[in-house]
Amino acid sequence: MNNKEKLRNAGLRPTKQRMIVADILLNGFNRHFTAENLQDEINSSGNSMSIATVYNCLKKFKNCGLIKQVETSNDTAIFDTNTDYHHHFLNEETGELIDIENEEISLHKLPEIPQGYLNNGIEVIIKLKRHN
Amino acid sequence: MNNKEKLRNAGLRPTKQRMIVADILLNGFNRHFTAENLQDEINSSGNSMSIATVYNCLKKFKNCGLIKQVETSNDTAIFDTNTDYHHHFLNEETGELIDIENEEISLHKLPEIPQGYLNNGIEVIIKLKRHN
DNA sequence: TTTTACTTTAAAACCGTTCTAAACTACTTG
DNA sequence: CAAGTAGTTTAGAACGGTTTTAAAGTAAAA
Repeated sequence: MNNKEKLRNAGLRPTKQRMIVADILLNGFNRHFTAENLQDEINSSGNSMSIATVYNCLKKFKNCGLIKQVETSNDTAIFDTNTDYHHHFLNEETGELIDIENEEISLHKLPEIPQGYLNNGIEVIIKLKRHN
Repeated sequence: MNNKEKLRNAGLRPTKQRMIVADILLNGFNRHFTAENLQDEINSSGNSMSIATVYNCLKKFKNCGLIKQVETSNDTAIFDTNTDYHHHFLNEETGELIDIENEEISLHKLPEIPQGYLNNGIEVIIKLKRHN
């Protein structure tokens, strides 16, 4: 499926800007990135895009599941093109994230989900410290 | 051990302001809170404190392990007086957190820690969605 | 007691993110 | 295809949480 179709299937108009972003993000290579990272990449590819549009686009992509936002108390939001169920190592000093494939962790016992709620995804974060 | 001793043991001068914060946070009842929550509580207890001091204090308390910061991509930082190894339910719509005791989850298989790093804590976040 | 290092503070600065409102563009309908 | 309309992009302003600044204050050391 090409990117235009991916956008349409997600209910998003394939505008010029969204296609530029899709071409960067939805190419099969996974990455972690910030809004600013993405804007830089757009700029260095000869295109340009308002930072507001970058944020709008990321929000839309996120809401329809094309990308994810990582649960981390970083000062800037980190997005992830890997939408599969998976986890992260977090280097707390640098903010760097490393993927952990789902198979590498097994959650054996899970708590009861509070009344009235559904489990909407589990994220495991293993914080790393430099070894001296 | 009283709060003055706790601060000294942590290498912090027990200033008037830190004692006010310690009296609120280190009383055996655990909670999640933001800097603003804490300032409100200080104000309504008849004291007052600059927001800069609240942040300074939280940073110091966090760095010496008296409190924790929760890993969540909320727009405001959430702190936790519960420094034991434990996990959270996260209501993504409201940002509300609910503790999960360590015993309620068991991580069966863990990934290999990358070369040169140490495991510095594991946090599991179970995202919740309202059930319709 | 004097000195020194650390702490607090109000206010300003900072910075990531969202809002505004006007121009623009994709899609729909006739 | 033309006209209408609903959605999108944009620069720039605004916002809000957090950090910095620099001066005044306080705790501990000498």
